Amino acid sequence: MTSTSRKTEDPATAPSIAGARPTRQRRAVASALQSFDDFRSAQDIHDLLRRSGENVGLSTVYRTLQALADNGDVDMLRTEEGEAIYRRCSTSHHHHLVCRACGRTVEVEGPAVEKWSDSVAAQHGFTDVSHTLEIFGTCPTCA
Amino acid sequence: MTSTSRKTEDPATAPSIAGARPTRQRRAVASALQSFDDFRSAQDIHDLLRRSGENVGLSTVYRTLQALADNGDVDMLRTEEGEAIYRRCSTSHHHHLVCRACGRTVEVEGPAVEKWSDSVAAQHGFTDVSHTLEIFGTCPTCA
DNA sequence: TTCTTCATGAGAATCATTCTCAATGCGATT
DNA sequence: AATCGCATTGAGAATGATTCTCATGAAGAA
Ligand SMILES: [Zn+2]
Ligand SMILES: [Zn+2]
Ligand SMILES: [Zn+2]
Ligand SMILES: [Zn+2]
Repeated sequence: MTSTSRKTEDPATAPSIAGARPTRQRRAVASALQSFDDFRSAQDIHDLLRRSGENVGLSTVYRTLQALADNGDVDMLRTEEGEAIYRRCSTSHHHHLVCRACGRTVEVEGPAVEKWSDSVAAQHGFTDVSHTLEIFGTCPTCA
Repeated sequence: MTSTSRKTEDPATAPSIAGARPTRQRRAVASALQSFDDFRSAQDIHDLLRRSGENVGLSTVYRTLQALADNGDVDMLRTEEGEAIYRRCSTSHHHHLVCRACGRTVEVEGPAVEKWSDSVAAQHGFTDVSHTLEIFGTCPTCA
């Protein structure tokens, strides 16, 4: 390899925001996201960082999380109460099976659902279609 | 008909809250819900009532809407921003196809989706399963 | 009507999220 | 290294939806 600078994309590691500076704060948030498997709120993640010694402003946590979500690098959904919660995720389109008790989350795919959704929308003449779908239940451990 | 008092359930009209007093305010909210076809926020509905002459406190609008939603008499979902919005709906389980531009909403059913959801959850050992599913798009009129 | 209980609403309180904007950090360029 | 230009940060104020408080009013039973 020559001395030419390259984008060094870590294969399976924390995501970075396209066209943004990889600051200490953004790295810290991205890293924190790797440390849990359930959905957490911006404030939860802020606390997590605080406790782990990383000092990141709450505003920055909000901003970073939103940027990552817009970028498709984390999944964001809303609690019953309307609070935004985040979780790292695979990049392909998928949905979630979430435990109501402990928050444990499984990513699931359903090609049939995708097709159904598009077809139903088409039947009614809707275009530019998207959808949201989450499944909630009690996981084996919590049952 | 005798003079015996009965529960007069209007067949296809505004819903009432089970075990609650049918007050002027609750009737007004239930009635307002009959006057639109898209999803509206509590505050929108409060304004609607205000403008139509009915004077109902904002707290009461919130309380009534939540009670109706808990009762399954109206559907509640959340905007991208997390705001709760409400709409009268049929009593059977269904989902929504919503126009992003004008809010026009179509109720849709998908037995296959219901089965898929339950089966996926079961495969992962989840019990007591429920789900949320909404489809968004641009309606023919807005296209 | 009288009593008991539930419902109402004006305004304060909550609480997540956004905004403000001066201070700072990053990267590129001399 | 010194410097300029601009993105980023964060403390605290502001916002805005929703909830709470609690004194007052209405509904229903007897
Ligand atoms: Zn669980
Ligand atoms: Zn999907
Ligand atoms: Zn439309
Ligand atoms: Zn369903």
